[in-house]
Amino acid sequence: MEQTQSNNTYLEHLRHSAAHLLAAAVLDLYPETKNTIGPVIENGFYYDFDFKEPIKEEDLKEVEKRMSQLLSNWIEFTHKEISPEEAKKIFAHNPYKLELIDEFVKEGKTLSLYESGGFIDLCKGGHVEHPSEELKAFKLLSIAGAYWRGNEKNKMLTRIYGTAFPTQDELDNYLQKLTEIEKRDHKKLGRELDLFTFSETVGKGLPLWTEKGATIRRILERFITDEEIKRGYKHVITPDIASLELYKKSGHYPYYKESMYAPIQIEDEEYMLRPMTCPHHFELYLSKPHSYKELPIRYAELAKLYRYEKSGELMGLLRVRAFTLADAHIIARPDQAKAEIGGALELIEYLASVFHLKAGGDYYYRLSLGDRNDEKKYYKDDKAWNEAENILRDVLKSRSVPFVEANGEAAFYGPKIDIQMKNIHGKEDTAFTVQYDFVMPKRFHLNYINEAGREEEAIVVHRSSIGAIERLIAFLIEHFSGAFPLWLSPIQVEIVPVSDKSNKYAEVINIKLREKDIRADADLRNEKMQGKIRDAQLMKIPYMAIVGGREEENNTVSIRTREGKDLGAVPLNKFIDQLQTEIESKN
RNA sequence: GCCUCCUUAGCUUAAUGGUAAAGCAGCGGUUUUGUAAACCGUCGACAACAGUUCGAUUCUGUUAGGAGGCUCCA
Repeated sequence: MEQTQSNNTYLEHLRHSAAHLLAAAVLDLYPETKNTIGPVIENGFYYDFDFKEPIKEEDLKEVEKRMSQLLSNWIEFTHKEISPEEAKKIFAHNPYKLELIDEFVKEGKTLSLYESGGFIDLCKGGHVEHPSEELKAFKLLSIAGAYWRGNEKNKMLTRIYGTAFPTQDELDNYLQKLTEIEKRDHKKLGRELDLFTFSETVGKGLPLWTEKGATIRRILERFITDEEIKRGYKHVITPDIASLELYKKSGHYPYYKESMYAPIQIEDEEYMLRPMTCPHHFELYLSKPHSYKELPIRYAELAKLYRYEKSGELMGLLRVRAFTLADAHIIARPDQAKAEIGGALELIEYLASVFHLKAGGDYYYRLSLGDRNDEKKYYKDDKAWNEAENILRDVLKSRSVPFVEANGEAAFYGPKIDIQMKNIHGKEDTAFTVQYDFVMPKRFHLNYINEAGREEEAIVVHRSSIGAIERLIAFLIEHFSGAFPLWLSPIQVEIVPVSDKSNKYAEVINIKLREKDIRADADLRNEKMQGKIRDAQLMKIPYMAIVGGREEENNTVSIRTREGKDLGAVPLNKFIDQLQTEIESKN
């Protein structure tokens, strides 16, 4: 453990040193550039610059070369602490550093300079001792834009990403890993496995599902609907569109106007494609009075939602403009809140296990809190926020699951527990979420009649079970590299006749499998058996049933797996039993 | 939306300031028995629009779409 720790620290020092070297090379090649900050990140480092003339990706080679040239003079790092006045003198030409200096002074930090090879930077430290000997393997990877201090209103700087490793072998391994990861990209596999596509004419961020992709969706949707009904949810259906009045009533409209599709004017009314389901379910609740005995009421729906995401934010199936959320709103008495939140988490954990997703590895819990100072983004009610946040924290603690807390990530109406997943590129998204809402019950008057016959205000738990189906499928494609478990595979068995003399028997088998609800397909194309096997294998179909004269005689099928294993001839009935058992197990 | 880059046929790729080559897929045939690619023929593309030029797929600009990043993510 300790070994790993110090290795990680060493790696960070190595990469941070490389960031210094990068800045030195850039300033050497482009003297009018202003360097800003250059931290270490998960797999490398970056440095942000304000270039006079924009730099191009092809210029990175030149920068790398200069880094190598400068490196020989980087014998060691020296440092000294300086006064704010000195610091301001040294960085007088660099407004970004001046801003940092002021901020550090305000925070009561001491200022220090680090120097190597004649390059001086304002820095708190964390370098290797002898860069010229230790910085053996580094590479600049890409150029990206990034706002100064991460604020949209600030100037867009140029960020150079790079990485460094102790040895060339480790660097090569890492680069090799990156190309492996490319192959699992859900956008690439989605096309290769014929699952979904996009059309410029239909519009960006609007996926079109093929038969195969739609099959996966249907299986997931049936599964989640059945599971939720089993757990006491009421599955309902409400419209994809609603009067603008509804979102004004809910309070969503002013907060999220920009990410909604513009209202549709018709006659004298305005309608909106819905970006969320909540108010629809609330109106359903309000259709009649409710007794305390009825609660909790758990409304669930596979809801199609429409959000106007900014064009640069769209990403394959992970961020789309039309998607389906496995949504639910639990309307409960306040004393039921903890149990309901716990139940929602239990469902989510069960589902994650079904999808072979592991806590800590594939996903982690985030307690997303409201920022009390941001009254524009969060409904003002400090007491309610404190209460709600404590309830969520208690539930997480009582389930003894590790979680991180994140300020300023809550919904406007309350804090939430997010289950965060990373895609293969390391980019994180919320997969599932459970939210505590103390605002909507007030706005909608979501009340119930208590034992004394008086009205009381309910609380609402918003939750998604499998999240957005599009996003889940993107994760699953990448997680399984497109080789879905049998129960999710769009085609479960490809029947391959040995020659066209066996086409008839192949069709008979096909019909028999389909009668047993097995998604089979008979490949009757005018191709050789070997070619058909190859194609089925490339489509990652779990089983191939090879049929010829021998099988026909004995009423068997010869099974080959997508891993290339030959399981030999088995009686058809036995094969069907095996398939059904495996489908049932969801493994 | 912003920054950088990309866009040649359904897919993967090639070449070129004088309108483009191939494999796979498709289509038409021929062929056909044992576990990852049968054979022959054929259709098909320079993302769109401007500009520079005798001439633009190639250079420049605009637009659209895409990738990565930033911001955002109810």
